[in-house]
Amino acid sequence: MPELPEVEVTRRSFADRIAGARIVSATLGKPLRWPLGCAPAELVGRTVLGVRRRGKYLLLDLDEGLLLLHLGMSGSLTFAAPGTLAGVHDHFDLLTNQGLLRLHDPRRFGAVVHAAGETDPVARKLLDHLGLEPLGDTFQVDAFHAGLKQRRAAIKQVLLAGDVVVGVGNIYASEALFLAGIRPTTRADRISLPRARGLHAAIRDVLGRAVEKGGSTLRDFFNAQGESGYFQLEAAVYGRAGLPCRRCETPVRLLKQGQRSTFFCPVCQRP
DNA sequence: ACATCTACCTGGTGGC
DNA sequence: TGCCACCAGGTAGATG
Repeated sequence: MPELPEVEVTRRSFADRIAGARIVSATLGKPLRWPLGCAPAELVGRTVLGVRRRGKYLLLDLDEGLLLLHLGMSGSLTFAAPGTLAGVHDHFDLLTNQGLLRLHDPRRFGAVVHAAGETDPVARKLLDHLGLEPLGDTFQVDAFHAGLKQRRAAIKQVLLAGDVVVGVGNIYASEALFLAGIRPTTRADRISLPRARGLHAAIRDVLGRAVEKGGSTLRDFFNAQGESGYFQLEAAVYGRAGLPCRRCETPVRLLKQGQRSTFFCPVCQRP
């Protein structure tokens, strides 16, 4: 479910509601990607100061330490009525005096990790290598272009890797490259400054619009208040193999890069 | 240092 | 209807 827009929409949908909340209890379901890293009882009595986002990680700042949440491929956060029984795919319940925050994640690629602080090795391991924030002020064309210059891999895979710019997942990578007119197989270090400028703008545009629309994916998405962003953003190429390009009518092509599907228009997107 | 592959897990879909 | 192969939005860690 989540690429950066979905994670950001999730953050906005529950940050205000959880801010200032005192943790009453924390309950784990089946194992997630990594262990919590502390006994759930140690969280009791902590106060949630606020929620930040770094890449696709949600950072719940506590009065002591922090929780790093990742939604993986199928995770979602909702407020459940206190007392509601956890379902088979509910794997983390954070009961507070301001509501019950519940992580639902069928595939369990998601994670909830406790760290003593941002310099805690467990947090650094997850956050240190992350690239520029695409919607933030640090995402400047020159820095982006310089990052691409260091990489010989295909631009699509460099975008997905998240160490040059974070948050561009499989769907938005195809979409941004279409908007920028760049073939996904183009070597990252062969992209000129003007084309990098176009890609920079395309990434901000496609991610920014998705956030404004409330997070949109080709399946379904609900924010923590249970509101859907279903199908509010039309895909230009993603999932459209064989269908006419919306710009030039040429059939959209599908290729595999690193076992992941990439969609592109062979006419509108040049190497 | 970099690029590529593997693994983690469940559910939905389409073919037979 | 059942069975099965294949697909799915992420990413750290192992391997080349």
